[in-house]
Amino acid sequence: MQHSRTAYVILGMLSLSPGLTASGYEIHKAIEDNFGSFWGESYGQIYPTLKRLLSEGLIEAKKPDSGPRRKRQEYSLTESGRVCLREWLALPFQNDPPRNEFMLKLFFGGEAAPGVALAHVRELQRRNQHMMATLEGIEQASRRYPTENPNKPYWMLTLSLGMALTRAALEWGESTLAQLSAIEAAEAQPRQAADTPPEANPA
Amino acid sequence: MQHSRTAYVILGMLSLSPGLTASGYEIHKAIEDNFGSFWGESYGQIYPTLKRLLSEGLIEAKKPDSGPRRKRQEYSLTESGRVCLREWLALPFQNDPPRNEFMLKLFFGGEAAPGVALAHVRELQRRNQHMMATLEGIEQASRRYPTENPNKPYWMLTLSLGMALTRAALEWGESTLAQLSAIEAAEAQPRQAADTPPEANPA
DNA sequence: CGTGGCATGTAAACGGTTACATGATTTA
DNA sequence: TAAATCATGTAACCGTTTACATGCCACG
Repeated sequence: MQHSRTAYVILGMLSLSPGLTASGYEIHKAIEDNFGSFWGESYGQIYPTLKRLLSEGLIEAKKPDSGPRRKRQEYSLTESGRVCLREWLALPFQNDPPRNEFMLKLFFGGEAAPGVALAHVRELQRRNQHMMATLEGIEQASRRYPTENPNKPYWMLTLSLGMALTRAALEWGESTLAQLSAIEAAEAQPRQAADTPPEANPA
Repeated sequence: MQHSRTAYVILGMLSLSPGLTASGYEIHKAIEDNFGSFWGESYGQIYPTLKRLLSEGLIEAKKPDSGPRRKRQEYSLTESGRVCLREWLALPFQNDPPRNEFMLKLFFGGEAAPGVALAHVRELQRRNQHMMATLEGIEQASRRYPTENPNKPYWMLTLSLGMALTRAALEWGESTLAQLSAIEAAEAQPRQAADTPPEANPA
């Protein structure tokens, strides 16, 4: 691949509205705020990539229009940058290599100390509730400020996929918490009758 | 972190049944077959990691028990390997950095040529249908060969999370295909009445 | 005036994939 | 015996994170 995917996220960010300019810092923040559920970039990627895109003419640097004081360098998309973005968009998407550490630790839960898997599921619920709240915040913000942007339907579809996946995970977590409590209670007292209250667990 | 996560997947694989031994090749295959929906490892990671784990005494090499002919080197878990695995399992799980290229391309769908986003969603459906079939295969295999393994409840929970997420994505895809067809049809003929049949689309 | 956040950047390290090389074993 | 697949390994490369360095600006 000619460009890393970091390059395309940047081009994409700058394509979102007609004359948009943004600095590296702003791009980083925008990615975190808007793509947080499905993408991430570090400064260590963004700044070098901006330079490269600039040298290739896919973005251009905004000249300081007034006053001698310029702190942040802003960039905007060029026509060839837009073409490059479009070409990439039409290519088949890569499946990200699967690496879900939660699922891995859950799978090996039987090897862990009692209560470990249960604690992981509770933590997953906590993180997913947080994620859901973030996504709902984005949804409500987009309702309050109805944009004319023709891309908006795509933003909403992406958001709804994020919500659907998070919701499914939360539902799974709910039913799993019940099951796991039973499993781990049974593990803790394998030879006794199951009449001992769970809070009397010696572990 | 002392060890890469590759090390822990290997330790975990070797912990799955009491006297289990496996070669690098078998470990790779087992990860692909069983963890394919949430984890992946390449040979380039597995073989060097096996050597390292061996040198640290976390696994041990099986000695050729009969005949001069030995093709594949098999390893098994040592007691200190098991301890190391347990320690890692009890640590909080990392959130994998989010990198979902499908969602990225969908988000920027308004910038792409007509039909591109729709094609991506169709492709996503295809991949998820395939994923679902694989997961159902695992489920049925586990029904046909009911194991006594006490870890099985955790395997089933992991499987059910995979299925829940895949199912949610498939449902989203179904409703999205309908919506997207409408959106992209409207984009293609913005100034005309919507009475032109979609197959007459000049694009 | 000092502190904390804004903003930009870089070097090193890391985890991981890819491509390649090699030989052994099985199957046709 | 030829082809396919099993099996092991390594070197180079790549994208990314981390840690660090720096200076500016606003606010108390």
